[in-house]
Amino acid sequence: MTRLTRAEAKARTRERLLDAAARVFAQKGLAGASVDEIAEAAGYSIGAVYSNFGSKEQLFVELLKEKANDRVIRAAEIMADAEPDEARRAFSQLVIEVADKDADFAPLQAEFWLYAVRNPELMETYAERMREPRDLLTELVGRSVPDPDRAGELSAIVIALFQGLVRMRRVDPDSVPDELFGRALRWLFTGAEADEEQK
Amino acid sequence: MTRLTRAEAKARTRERLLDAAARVFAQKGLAGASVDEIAEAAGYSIGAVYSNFGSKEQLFVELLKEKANDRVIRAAEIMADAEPDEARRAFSQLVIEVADKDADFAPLQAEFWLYAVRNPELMETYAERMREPRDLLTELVGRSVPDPDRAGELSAIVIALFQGLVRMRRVDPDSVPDELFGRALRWLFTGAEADEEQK
DNA sequence: GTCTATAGAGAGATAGAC
DNA sequence: GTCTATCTCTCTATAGAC
Repeated sequence: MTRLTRAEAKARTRERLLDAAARVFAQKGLAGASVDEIAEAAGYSIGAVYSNFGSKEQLFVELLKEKANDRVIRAAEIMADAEPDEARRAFSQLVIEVADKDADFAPLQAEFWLYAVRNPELMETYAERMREPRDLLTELVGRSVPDPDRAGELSAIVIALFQGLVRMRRVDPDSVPDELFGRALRWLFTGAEADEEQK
Repeated sequence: MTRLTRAEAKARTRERLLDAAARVFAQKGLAGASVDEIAEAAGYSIGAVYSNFGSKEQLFVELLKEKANDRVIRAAEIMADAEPDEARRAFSQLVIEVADKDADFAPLQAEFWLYAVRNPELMETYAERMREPRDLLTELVGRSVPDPDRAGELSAIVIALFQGLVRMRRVDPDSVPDELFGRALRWLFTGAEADEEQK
């Protein structure tokens, strides 16, 4: 058991606050969550928040900058190691898991998006964070789709569809059966391939 | 110029409040918007809100119930009169218009969805409202896709993709070129058709 | 670096006038 | 049916103790 330096202790507090903030913001929203709630959820009191972040809004922005694409990036990395066929199944599974198991992910993404839309000065930052997982996906798609423009377009479609289906399943599970995303991907790539040959 | 009855005057006030609420909630969110702001935007004062709606939250719920799918329903109706080929172009155009011109639509949809996720007692109501435009679309898709299950699945995919692309274009326009949605639909339906023949 | 206590502002909701 | 005035509570942010 090693002693923590002052800097390490502060970093640990910071991480705990960010994790707690992610949960509370997901459940109550940026405006609906109180600083007190977040601090308490992290096991600290208000003061800890203000000594680590300037304000509630700055805490939210830090969360957006550091964690907005964590899960998506990690998912993309896992996909990158899978076989093409297997990847489709894995993607379908991902919609189910994210929609059914991770209660906080989609609402938090929605909060981030709303904040970006309402605060133009952060929009580019947000867009950049979202481009990272997309670029990873584009690379993955590029293995079976030679044309780089097509690969980019397809990955944009895949991500938009993923987000849309996750939200839809969250409020109306029956409308998004387990294999729907996988099926959509098969149709999409079959169609795109046919299109390519036709040229 | 005809005189308004008492009931008509009240109905008019109610409508104006709902319209103003749509704008203000879209721009500031449910928690971020104040009742005062909404009343002022409608040209009334706080009292008018409380005499027509029980609370800020009830006003929001009324808005969700009455207006959540207005635009989508109307869009679906327009599509229903178009030729299949023309419909794809019209859909693509719709993404652009909704994302670029109607500043309030997507944020308000996000607010509605977040509210439904956070308030389970309203989730089914919300899901029903969203099923209406989807059913219209299913009928439209049914013209070219005989299997009703397939038609239902395809319309779920189309709507999820539509919402996803609108949000993506809103924060990162370059990633969603004008014709992307139309192209995605062509690939999707081509692929689904090929799938059907294969059986 | 974190906690406790508090100042100060803002906003939801109500009561009574018109 | 709508407006004005107000009551009340909650929450952000800060100051000072430890």
